[in-house]
Amino acid sequence: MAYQKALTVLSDPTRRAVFEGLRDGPAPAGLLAKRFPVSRPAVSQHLKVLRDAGLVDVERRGTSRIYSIRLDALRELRDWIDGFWDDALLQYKEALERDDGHRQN
Amino acid sequence: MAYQKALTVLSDPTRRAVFEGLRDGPAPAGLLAKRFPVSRPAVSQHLKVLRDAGLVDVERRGTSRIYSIRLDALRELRDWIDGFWDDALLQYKEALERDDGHRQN
DNA sequence: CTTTTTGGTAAGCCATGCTTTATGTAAGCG
DNA sequence: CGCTTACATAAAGCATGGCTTACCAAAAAG
Repeated sequence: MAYQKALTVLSDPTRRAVFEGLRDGPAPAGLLAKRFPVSRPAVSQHLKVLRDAGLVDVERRGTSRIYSIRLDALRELRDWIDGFWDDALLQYKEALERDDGHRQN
Repeated sequence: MAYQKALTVLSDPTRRAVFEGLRDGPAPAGLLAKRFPVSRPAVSQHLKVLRDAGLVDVERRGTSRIYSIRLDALRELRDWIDGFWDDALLQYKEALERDDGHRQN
C-alpha cells in the first residue's frame, strides 16, 4: 500500500520535476539541482523525501551521489492506477449497457 | 498535461479516499460523506476540487447530486505513469546489460 | 408556502511543508 | 594537512490548504 506515499510525494511540482529528471537515467544531485530555479538545498530535501518514499536510490561515487529511479514504489503506483482505471472503465461500459437496456424497454 | 493536476489533487488522503469511494460506482455526496470522519462540508470541498481537476462528474437528481468517476483525467494519469514505468524498466534493463558487459571485459 | 432534505459556499483557524540562508560533513587534491 | 568540491542537514519564515462552524440554495413533500 505504498502508492499512497508515492502520490503524496509526487504532488509537489518541483519534486515531481526532480523525479522526472531521472527519467532518462541516473544523475548526480548537483546536475539535477542546476535544472531548476530553486536552491540546491531545496533539491537535496526533495531528494530525501523521494528517497524516504522509496522512489529513488542513491549511490555514493566519490564526493557526488548518483540518484536513480527505484522500480518497486513506481510499480505499486502504476498497479494502483491501472487497477483503478480498469474498474472505472468497466463501470463506464456497464453504465452504457444499462442505458441501452432502458432504451429498449 | 493534466496528470499534474490529478497528482496534486490525489495527494490528500481524505480526498483520495473520497475519490476511491466512487470506484464501485456513482454515489451521492451525502453517502460519500458518511463514510469518513470529516464533516460533510469538508467532503463537499474535496468533491469540488476533484471536479475542478476533471476527475469526477456531477449529475443533479432531485435534491441530491450524483458523483461519478470521469475517465479522461484518469486516463492521462495512467498514461503518464505507464510511460514513466516503461522508461524506468528500460533503464533498469540497460543498466543490467552494461554491468554484464563490464563483467565480461 | 412552510418545512425537510440534500448539498454547496464563506470565513477563520491552524498545521503542514516548501523555500532560503547558514552551517556541517566527507571525499579528492595539492 | 588545508582547500575545494559536492552534497546534506538545521533553523526559520511564510504561504498553502484542509478542517470546522455557520450560513445559504434549491428541490420535494405536506
